[in-house]
Formats: sequence, C-alpha cells, structure tokens
Amino acid sequence: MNEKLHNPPPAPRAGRPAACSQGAGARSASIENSLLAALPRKEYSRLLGGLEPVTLSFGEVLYEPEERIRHVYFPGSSLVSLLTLVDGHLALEVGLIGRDGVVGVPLILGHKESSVRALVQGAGTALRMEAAQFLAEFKLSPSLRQELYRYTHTLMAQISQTAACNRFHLVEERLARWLLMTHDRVKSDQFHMTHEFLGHMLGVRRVGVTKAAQVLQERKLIRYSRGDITVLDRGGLETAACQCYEVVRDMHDGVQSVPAARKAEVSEAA
Amino acid sequence: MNEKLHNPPPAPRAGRPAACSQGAGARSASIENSLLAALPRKEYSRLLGGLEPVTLSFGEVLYEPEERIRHVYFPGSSLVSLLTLVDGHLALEVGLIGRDGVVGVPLILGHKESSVRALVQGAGTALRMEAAQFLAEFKLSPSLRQELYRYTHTLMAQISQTAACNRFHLVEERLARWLLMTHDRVKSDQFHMTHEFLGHMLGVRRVGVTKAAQVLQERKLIRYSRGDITVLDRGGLETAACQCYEVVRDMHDGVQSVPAARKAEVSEAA
DNA sequence: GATATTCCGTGCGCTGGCGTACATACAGTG
DNA sequence: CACTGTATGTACGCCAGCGCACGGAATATC
Repeated sequence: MNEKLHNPPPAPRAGRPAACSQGAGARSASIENSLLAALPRKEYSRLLGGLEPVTLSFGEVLYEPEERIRHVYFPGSSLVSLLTLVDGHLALEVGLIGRDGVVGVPLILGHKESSVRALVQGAGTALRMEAAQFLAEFKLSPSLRQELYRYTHTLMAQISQTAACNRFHLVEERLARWLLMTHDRVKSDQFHMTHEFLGHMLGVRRVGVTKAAQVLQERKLIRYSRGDITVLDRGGLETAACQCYEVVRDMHDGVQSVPAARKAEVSEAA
Repeated sequence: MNEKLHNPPPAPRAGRPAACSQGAGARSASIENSLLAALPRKEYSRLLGGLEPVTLSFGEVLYEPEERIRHVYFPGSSLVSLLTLVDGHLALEVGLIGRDGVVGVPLILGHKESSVRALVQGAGTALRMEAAQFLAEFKLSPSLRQELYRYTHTLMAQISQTAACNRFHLVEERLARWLLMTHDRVKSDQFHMTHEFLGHMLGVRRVGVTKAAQVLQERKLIRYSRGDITVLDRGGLETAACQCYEVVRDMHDGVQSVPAARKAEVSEAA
C-alpha cells in the first residue's frame, strides 16, 4: 500500500504562467537543437522564421495532462521531463528531453493534448512555435517530418526502457543513470537539483534519494550541497548506473550495437 | 537486489519460426481490426489485397529487439504483448495490442527495428503485410497514415501509464487490470494464461501472481485452473484494479474525460 | 543578527515482494 | 495404471523501500 508517496504535488515551485521570456540568441540558439540542426538549409531557415526564442525557467509546466498543447518546444540548453501522474499525487518521469529532441510529440501524431506533464527540469534556452503554425510547417517539410517521426520512435524506446528500469533496478542505480542522462544534455558538470525533486523523477521518497546520493558521494562520484550537484567522476557514475543508461544512449546515436550473443540465438532461416 | 527474477527466459514455448499458418476468413477477418475497419472503403479494399490472413499461436515471437521487422500485423482475435527486456533475463510488458491496434509501429516512424519483443499472448487471427509493401501502401494512403499515427500516440500514452502503474501499484491491482485489458480484447470470458506467464507480463515472480490470483478467486472475481482463467465478475475486477485501467481504456475511446477538478487548477489566462 | 525557510541527515517499525525450496494436484502419454 | 511433466500451493528468511517523525545545517528574509 505505497499510496501516499510524497505529499506535495509534484509542481516544485514557480507558478504556471508565462515565465518564459524572450531570449537573446535567436539565430545562434537554433542550432543548439540537434533536430533542427539536421534539417536541410532551406527548410531550416524557413522554419527558423516562425520560431520564437524563449528562456524556460526551472519548475515551469509546459503541458498538463489532457490539456491542449499550445506550443512545440525545441530545447537548446534547457531540459524537459515528461511525467506520468497517477492517483493525483504521484509522479514518475518517463522521458527526458534535451537538445536532442522536441517537446510536443502528440501534436505530430495528430493529437491536440498531451497525456503527460511536461516539466522544465533544467532552466535554459529553447525555440518554440505556436501549435497551429507548427502543424502547417510540419505539413510542408518532409525532412522535418522524417526527423520528428524518427525522434518519436526514440522517445518511445526510451519510455519503454525506463518503464522496465523503474520496475527492476535499485534506487542507487537509477539515480546514477538519471544524473548521467542529465549530464549528457547539459553542458556543465554542475546543475541544480534537490533530493525532493529527484524523488519525484524517480518515483521514490526524498529520503530514498538522500540515501542513494550519500553512497555516490562517499564514492567521490558526485558532490552536492543544498541542491547543487556536481559530477566528479563520470566513468564511476557509469559503472554505478544500470545498463539502461547505455541502452538508451545508444538508441539516440542510432548505434544499434547488436550484442553478438543475441544475434546468434535468432535463426535467420526464412 | 532483485536481479534474478525468473530464470527461464520469457519465451514460454513454441519455437520461433513460421508457426503462423494460413487462416480462412480472409475478407471477413479484416474488419475484426478496428484500425482497418475505420478506413474509407477505397483505401481499405486496396490494402486488403496485400494483407495475408494468418493464425498466430501462443508464445510466438513476432519481433525481437534490434531485429529487423519483417511484417506488420493487424490483430483480429489475437493478442500481442510488447515486452521490454532487461539484463537479458527479465521481462516487463509495456504494451498490449489487440484488435484495436497494430504491431509494427516502429516501421511507420521510419525505423526498421523494434526496440522491444513482440510476443503473441493470445492465439488468434491477424492480417499481416510484408514490411516493404506496407511502407509503400503507407505512403499512398493518407487515411491509413492518420489512423496509425493516432494509434501510435495512444500506444505511447498506454506505455507511459503502464510505466507508472508498474512502479506504484500492488501486484493484485495490476493483475486485475491486466485481466481486464485482456478481457476487453478477447471475445470470450475465458482465456489460457499460466501464473508463470503472467509473472513475466507483470514483472513479478510466479508466486506473486499465485498469491494475488488466490485473493481474486476467493472474492469470486475469477476462477482458474491449470492456466484456464475465467472472468466471473467483471465489475468486481474493475473495483479491484487500479485506476490505470480506466485511464488507458478511455484513451482508446478518445473520451478524454477531463476531471473537472484538474481543469480548474489550470489558469486559462494567457 | 534574529527568524523563517529550505535542504539534508537519521532513526524506527512495517510490509510487499524477492529468492529459494519443496509439496501437491492435475493432465497427457504410453 | 504408472509415469512424467506442468501448474499451482505453501513456507521461510530477507531486504529495499515505505510512512512517519524529528534534528541539524545552510540560506534567505526582514
């Protein structure tokens, strides 16, 4: 009966409305996002005209479940978590989106609402576009469609893997994995992140995070104080994390490193 | 340290290769699948020509992770589970596909491989098409594209919800939910399903399933013997299951019943 | 510089589920 | 009918993580 997990509803602080403000690096920020960067020049620059640079602040909620999607976001230095809410007061991160992705996948699949909460987990830059305009651009650009559909698959795979990870692996391993994923998407070795917040991401109590973080700190893998987390030993963290980290990372790279063992077990006779 | 969960790898029995055999009801079987049934007559009948009716047998593996997708399947009376594998010997169901869906979503998103295992969980009919041919048809039919993209979103939402469910809810609730989902997709009140198998679906030990199933049986909600499970009291099962059941079901219907409470908490000032 | 708030550390009893092992019961095969 | 495999029941110790609660420390506020 693990019903009441963490009482305060997962919105950390910072109210709902337009905390996003106009950012500076309009043109330069765009190439921060790898999906946009991969577009051919022509479609890229047309799209750029409709994109509005914004600064997302920590704790901001971009989408709420069953709520209409207003904008599509291409994160630059910002970081967005997808959270499944359950029983009204429990949260679990199912996806993490950074410069390698886009927030607003339901739109490209023909749905106007998101089924999860999209929460800004790392402040930073992003480019956004109003939903209707985006859909128009989406229709016009084959490259954009291909990019986004392929990313959608990556996201699905990530969600699936995360599901199993959350079921089977220890908090300590999952914490390490989560820190690595964040570290990959932020440029700095340091980021702000309280134990309470991490508890919402991992779907565990704050104390559970504290215990796990202590172990990692004792091993000199990280250092933290009042929400400022510093990655000290990346390699060590990778050892401490579960395999899921590498699995998900390699999906992004499209490496598809097929373990030879598995390949052999599958007969090719058709 | 719940590493070694269930030793026998999740493939129940029945070997890999073409256990699928030619089915009879070619034309009649097609409308069993609601995605196909929703297509306009014209595109529907063209597609039908390329679809091959097959009978899927219990335990058959349609896709293996990182393996090339050969066919797309539109289940009729059959039932297919998507399983995430982890650490080589653990499995967890993340999606359940019946007559309301399609197996082969990665293809429509531009990927040639699946990231999960697709396992036939309920024997029955299906229509299938070879991958290359399907992609050609897919390009030609806007309605088909729309249908499938929308279904993809539904599947993503289902996976996300399942992820949280597996993290937070008790085995008993999840078992009830799972039986309901199966019951929805099969016509009969009875289906074959051992505790061992259910353990793989729910990501728990066989014994865990036995304990949970006992409780449900004592409450006269189900009856079972040597793998034959009978649903006795559907309403009771719904009570015993977690909310996730209704959440996922309503997504399929597109009901999107917005809880008024949540709606209010979201300020509409823009 | 006193106070409030946020963040982190610690302790304690509890329990759901794990790993393991063995016992029973039914079903098919010969 | 005996035999063998499959499916389910039972038991026991163990532990990760839970809910709860309080203490201490650092930062912000006035």
